[in-house]
Amino acid sequence: MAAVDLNTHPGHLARRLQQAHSLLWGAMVSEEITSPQFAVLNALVEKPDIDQRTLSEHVHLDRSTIADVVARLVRRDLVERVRDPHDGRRNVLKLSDEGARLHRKLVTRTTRMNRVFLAPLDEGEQETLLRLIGRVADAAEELRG
Amino acid sequence: MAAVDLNTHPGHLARRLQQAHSLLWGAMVSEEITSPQFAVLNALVEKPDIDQRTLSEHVHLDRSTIADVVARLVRRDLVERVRDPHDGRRNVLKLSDEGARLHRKLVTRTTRMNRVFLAPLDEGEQETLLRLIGRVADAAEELRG
DNA sequence: GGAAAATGCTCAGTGCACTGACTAAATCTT
DNA sequence: AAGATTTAGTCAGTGCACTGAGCATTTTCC
Repeated sequence: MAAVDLNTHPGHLARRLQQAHSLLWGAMVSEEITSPQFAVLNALVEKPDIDQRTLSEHVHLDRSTIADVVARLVRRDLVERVRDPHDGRRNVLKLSDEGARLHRKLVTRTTRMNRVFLAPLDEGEQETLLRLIGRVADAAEELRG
Repeated sequence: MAAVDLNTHPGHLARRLQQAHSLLWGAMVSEEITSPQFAVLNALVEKPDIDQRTLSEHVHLDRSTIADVVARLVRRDLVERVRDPHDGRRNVLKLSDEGARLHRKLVTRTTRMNRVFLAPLDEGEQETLLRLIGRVADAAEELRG
C-alpha cells in the first residue's frame, strides 16, 4: 500500500507552520511570553474588563485552555482576575500596568517577527496566505461552532 | 496603545488552522489515532525499519516528541520497537500487520477529510495555500535546522 | 588500544489544547 | 417562590511539542 505525501495534507503543514513559528517567536519576541499569551494580552487591550468566556471567543481558545493561560499571566502579575460582584459566575479580567507595558513592547517585536517569518513570500503572496488560512479556519470553526 | 489585528498574524492563524483541523480529524478520521500518529505510520510505510532519529526528520518532529508518539503506537500494537543489534543506540521501528491495516483504512479517510477541510477554497486556491505554507515552513525550519 | 567527541535515546519540566464531569450562580418557567 | 435550565468556571485526564540534562553506545583521533 502506497504511502501518502504529507505535503498535500493541510493538517500536517499547519502543524509544521505553527511549530516553526513558535520557535522563531522564542528567538525574536520573547522566551517568557508565548504567542497565545500575547493574544490574550492583546485582546484585553482591545476589550478591557471582559470575562473568560468572551475572551475565549475572541482568541479562539476554549474555556479550559483560557483558564490555564490566564492563570499563568496572573502568576506573572500581568493580568488581574476578580470575581464579578454583579454576577458571581464571571471572572473579570484586566491588564495590570506591567501587562500593558509588556504588550506595547511586544507589539513592535511581533511586527518585526512577522516580517521575517513571511519574508520568503512576496507581498501579494503574504496577503493571499493570510486570507486563505483565515477562510479555511473560519469555515472549519463554523462546522462545530 | 492600540491593539493589533491578530488576523494579520500568521502564528495565530496557524494555531487556529491546526486546531480546527484536529477537531475535524476527530470527527471524520479517527478518535483513537491522531494526525501526528498517522504521520508516523505513514512514514513507516514509506521507509520501513528506520530509527527514531530518521523518523523525526521525516515527519518534522523532534526526538523527544517522537519518542512519546511512538510509545503510544507501540502500546496499541501498531508499531514494533526493537534495539538494533548492529548499533546499540538505535531503536529500529516497524509496522505491525495491524498498523499496516489501519494505515490503509485511514488513507482513504484522510483523503476525504482533506477534501472537506479545503472545500471553502477552489482548486487553484487549495494548491496555492499548500504551496505557500510549505514555503514558509521550509524557510523557517531552515533558520534553525 | 584508550581518551574524546559524536550519536541515539530517555527523562523531567513546562506550556498549549481538547473532552467530559463537576460546582456554583443566574435565569427562566410554571 | 420552587424547581429546571442555562451559563461561567474549575478540575482530571490525555496528547502534542519543546528544552535541557543525563546515559549508553558508537566512532574518531591520537
